[in-house]
Parts: sequence; C-alpha cells; structure tokens
Amino acid sequence: MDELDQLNPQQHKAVTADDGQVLVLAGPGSGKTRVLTYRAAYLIRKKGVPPYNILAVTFTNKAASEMKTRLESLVNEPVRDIWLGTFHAMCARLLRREAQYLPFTSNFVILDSDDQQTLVKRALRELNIDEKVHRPASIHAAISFAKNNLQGPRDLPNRSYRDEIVIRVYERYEQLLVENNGVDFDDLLMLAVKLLRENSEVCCKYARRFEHVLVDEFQDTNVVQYELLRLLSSQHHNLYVVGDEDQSIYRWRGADYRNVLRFEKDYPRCHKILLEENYRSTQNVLDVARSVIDRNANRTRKKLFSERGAGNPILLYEAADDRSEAGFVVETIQQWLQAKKAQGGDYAIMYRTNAQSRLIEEAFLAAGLPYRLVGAQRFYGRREVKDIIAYLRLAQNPKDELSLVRVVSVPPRGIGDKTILNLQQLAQNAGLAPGEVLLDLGRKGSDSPYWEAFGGRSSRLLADFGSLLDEWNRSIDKVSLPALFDRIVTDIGYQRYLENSGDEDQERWGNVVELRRLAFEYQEQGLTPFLENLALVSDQDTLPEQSNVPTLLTLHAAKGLEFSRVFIVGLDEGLLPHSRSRDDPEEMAEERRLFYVGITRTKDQLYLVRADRRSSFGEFEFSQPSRFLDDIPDKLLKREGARAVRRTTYSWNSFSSTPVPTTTRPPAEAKPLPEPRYRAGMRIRHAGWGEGMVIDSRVQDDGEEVLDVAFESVGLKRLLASLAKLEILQK
DNA sequence: AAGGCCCTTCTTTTT
DNA sequence: GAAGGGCCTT
Repeated sequence: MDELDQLNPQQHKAVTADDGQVLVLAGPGSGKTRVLTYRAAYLIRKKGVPPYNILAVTFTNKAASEMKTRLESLVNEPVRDIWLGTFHAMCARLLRREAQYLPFTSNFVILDSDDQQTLVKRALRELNIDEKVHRPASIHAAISFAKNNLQGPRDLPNRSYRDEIVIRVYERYEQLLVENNGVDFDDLLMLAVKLLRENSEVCCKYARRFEHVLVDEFQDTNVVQYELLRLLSSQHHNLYVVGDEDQSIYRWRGADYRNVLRFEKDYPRCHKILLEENYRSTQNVLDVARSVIDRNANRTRKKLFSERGAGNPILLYEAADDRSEAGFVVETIQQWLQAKKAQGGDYAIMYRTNAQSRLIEEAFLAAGLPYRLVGAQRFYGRREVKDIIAYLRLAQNPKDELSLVRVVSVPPRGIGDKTILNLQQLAQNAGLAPGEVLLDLGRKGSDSPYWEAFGGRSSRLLADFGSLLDEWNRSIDKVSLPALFDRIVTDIGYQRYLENSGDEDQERWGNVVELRRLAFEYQEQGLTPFLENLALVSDQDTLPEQSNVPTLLTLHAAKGLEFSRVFIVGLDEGLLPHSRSRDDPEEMAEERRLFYVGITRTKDQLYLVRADRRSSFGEFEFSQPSRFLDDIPDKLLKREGARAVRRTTYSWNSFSSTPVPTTTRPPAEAKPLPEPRYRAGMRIRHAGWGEGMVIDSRVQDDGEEVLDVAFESVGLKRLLASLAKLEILQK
C-alpha cells in the first residue's frame, strides 16, 4: 500500500482514520470515491480485515464494479466475498436469502415503474375510484413517500377523503404485490429494514458480519437507507460515509441531505473530515460553481480551490430557438474535432429533462457525428425488450400476473380480454394466481378442473399456452439462460411476429438480439440474477463503454462523472430551474444543486446554452434566461449568440399586435468590432462540406466572426470563421 | 379477437 | 409530439 503516498494530506487523513464513525465531506472532484476505495484497501491490507467483513454501498452498479476493479488492483489480488453494490441490490440479495421470513418466495420479481403504475391503476379500478380525479401517478407517489418513511397503510393519517383513498389503494396495492410474488423498489429497502428491526437474529447475523460499513454519496440517502445503515453497523459501529450536501439531487425520491447533519447529531463522537482541494476543474469553473451554490443555506461551506489555474472563460451562448441551440452545440463540437483540438470523448451535453435530448440527437444525426446517449429507458423501455423480459419473468415466476397479462396476446394467440377476465376471476376464486391455473390447464388438459370453465376453444388455447409456460418453467434449471431465451423466442415465433408487424421490425429484432447478448453475459449466474440486474440497472450503468464520442445525458445522470468539455443546455426559466420547483424553496434549492453538479463535472471548458424560444408541446413558447445565470458574475462569462450581437427579436402574442422587443440585456462591453472577412453572397469552399454560399456573417463581441453558410451538400450550417478552414471562391 | 384510428393528455429528475 | 385510452370496424 505504498499508494497511500499518492494521497494529499487531507485524503490521507481520511483514508487512515480510526475505527468508529467517520464523516467525509468532500467537494466535487476532490477524490471522494478514491478515498472510499483506498479506505477499503487500507482496511484489508493494513488492518487485516477480511473482505468478507466489509460492506460498501455505492450509488450505481457501475460505480460498484469500478470500485471493485480499483480495489483489486490496490490490494493486488481478487477481492471475494465483499458486499459491494447499491442499496437496492444489497437489499434484494438480503431479502432473497431471508425469504423464509417474508410473504414472498426467493424468486420474487422486482417491479419496474410501469408495473407499479399498472398495479395502482388496478387497485383504483377495483375500488371504483375515478382515475381522472385521483391520478395513479400521484397516488403512487404518496405510497412511495410513505414507504420511504417506513409507513404502512395503517400508519398514515386519515383526515381527508384523499387520505382515505391513499390508504385503501395502498392496502390493495400491497395485496397485489404479494399475489404477484413481486416487490417494488421501495419495498426492497423497507422490507429489509423491517426484517432487521423485527428479527434480532437476522439483524445480528449481518451486523456481526459487517465489521466495516462504507457508504458513497451519503447525501442522497433517505430515511430508510439511513436506518438500514444504523442497523447493519449496530454491532461494530464502524460506519464510514462520504458525501457532499451540495450534490444532493434526489430529494423527490426521499433523499434528505440533512442526513449529514443527523449523522453528526446521532454520532456525536464521529470524526469529520473535509476534502476541499479540487483536482478536476479550472479555477474559473469552480468560481462559477461557487457563485451559484453559495446562495443556498443550510450547508457546510467549503472553500473549493484548484491548482490548475484560471483556465478558459465560461461561454454563454444565447440562441434564437432550441433548434439553433442544438445546432450551436453540434457545430461547435464539429469545428473543434475538425481542427483536431479536441476529441469526441471530451464532450458531454447535459440537460434537465430527457425530452431535450431529441433535438440534440437530431442535430448530431444531421451532422453525421456519432454520439452516445445515457439512459436505460431508451433500451429497456422498448416494447420488444419489455415483451421478452416479461416472458422470462413469467417463466421464472408464473405468479407474475403483470407479465402474464402483458404477453398473453403478444403475439396474438386467440386469447382476448374476455377470456383473460374469466381466467383472473376463476383464479381469484380458487385462491391461485392466473399463471398457476394456466399451468394446471397445460399439464392436465381436459382433465384439469378448470377446463370446463371456459368454452372449448378458449380452453384449448389456454392449455396450449399453459403447457408452453410449463415447459419453460421446468427447463430453467436444466438449460442455460441463452438456451432458455432462444427457446422462448422460437416457441412464440417472435421474429416472424415482428416481421409481420411492419415498420421498424429490423431495429426491433436488433434490440432482441442485443438483449440476448446481455443474457449471454449472465449464463454463469442464471435467470434470477439476470432479471434482478435488468430491474436495477441505473441509467449510468447502461453507459456504453468508452468509444470516444460525445455523451448526451441528464444532469441527474451526470453525477459522479467528469468530462473535459461540458455543455449545459436549456438554461431557461421553467426548464432549469424546472417550472415544477417554482413554488417550493426547498425544490428551488435542489435545482440549484443540480446546476452545480452539472457545472462541476467540467474539467476544462464549460458552455452554458439557452434559447429565446423553444417548442414545448409542439408549440413555440418564449422563454426567459434562467435566474441562475444572474448569480454568475459577468466577469466570469463570455457572451455569444443572438443577444450578444444585439440582434433584436420581436415576440408576439395573442393579446396584442404590438411587437415587444425581448432583448433586455446590455452588451457586456462596448468596443469597436473588427470588420468581417466574409460577406453575404460570397461563394466559399469548406474542407468537409464542399462549396456553399455565405448567407450571413457577423462579428461578435469577442471578435469571433460567425457565418451562416448554405452548403450544397449538407444545407445550412453555422460556423466560426477562425476555426473553419474556408477558401473564398468568389466575392 | 384484433387491429386501426382518433382522441386526449401530459412532460422532471430514476433506483 | 408521443403515448396511452376509448371506440370503431373487420
């Protein structure tokens, strides 16, 4: 462990801290995760703690596997038996092991958010509650909130009709979960805590085992997770947490950065260590970050500093609309790539909402530039992927009614709504899951007691499907996961089904093949770990391996990552901060932290981008600059774009025909501008795009000349004269 | 039973 | 501007 020498004094102090409770408060880029990894290595190598006795909790699976790799290289040998993973994965593991104490069997399924929503809707319908008045999403949010506070239906206040509804839906929802042999995300945590609380034997078993508990991203733990940590460290009391209040961005999921304060209160003898030196960003980036975050209250002020020097100024580009916002991003990247001053992997484009990625993707596609998009939803949310996963889930857990209903007519097999309804009612009366009735029909055919309940045709069809299901279910332990996968896909004729379903069938089949590839990676571990992983993948986990292309991601997904050159787009009121946060100071503070997280991902160059108009709803709407921009001192910003050149745009609205100038900002500073080299009407040649005609040329405040050129090959492009190598063909 | 069409209704962030 | 729900036809 000579590697300890590579740490700065603060980091060294943190890594070698004594046993007991340790709170490491660390600014962005200060080597937080590094400290955590070194701490684990230090415990193993210097303190002789067996990995078996260590529990390390990270925020994503990706972070976990990276930590494991780094840990192994630090201690120079494979690290087995350590528990290293996310809260959810860790709880799933614990619950499967201890399933005997639960109303579930150990092959329980983890429901995704769609499933959860479906169950809530079913509960609402059964209880005859109007979905228009009581939105499933909002009821589900209330249930989730309760679970995150360790409250069951009967622990909730019942003071209004609305309370009453939440309680009744919650109760039915819980029953439905048990009937499906399924748990939701919140249950994973809540059931684990309940088990540890109520069963001291089980609690002791784990608390004895985990001599050391290490936690990353502690600021984003919620009440349940906090309690879980308390219980798991209740024997040895060695709890080591690392976090940064300023980067807490999951309040809406129950996370509470005040857990940091609570930690100090609950463990008054805890050792508190600050890491303030930033190894990532230039001082300019840090100064901008600080000007934004210092407006928040309730935090340990950290004086972030960097030895990297001031660096480049931060660029603020104000585009006319969201299309040209996307155009600016892609063209800027393209120019730097062509000038060989940067490479694709240096870049990240961050945004508040997933919907914003669309225009940017389109701009990348139009420019013929590759990119990668972070987001599990993109792949796992696809219909074909969900279909196959549902079949696998059903094979593993025939009680999974949600999956059964999903796949029963995909591809169509003559079983319709009416028959399914009959099946469900019959099953309910028999005290079974529909899947179990189906299995019985499949095995016994016309000898099954349920055969008579359906018309002859329906009985036959159900029995056929039931016997397929039976075969899949039996083969789980006999054949490999890829073999089971292939068998299901063949048995249901999925490829032919896709081909007959028309458009996009190639792409769809491609996704099925990709899912099969993933299944192949799990052939050693088998179906249950595979399904569990599918349920618990985080967006970051789906980040394709380094391919040196720009990355598109939400600000949330950017947490814990770093990039040389970062664009944060959509810096408009209503988007960042998001309109849903407008009325709540706590939420507004969180939007600010979110912006802060984005800024501090930057190593070298930060671009802040916004647009005067953007289409939300399919309609254009005018937008105002984000209030957060006002908090950045002018001297740290270099302005570009429509506003910077004082091009007045006019807005119109339905109330008045009078044009309203929307340009309000004074120019950064008034000084004579150099003459443009290019004029409208010139014919030019570009190295990549060939010949084109200059449509517009203007010089910005900073002296950069910006051209709009119509190319014969690729159409209209905006470029910087200083970067693009242009040849003037005709004046 | 199944597929197609038009209607609304939203749109934060995600384990 | 997409996705789901309801209603229609075959």
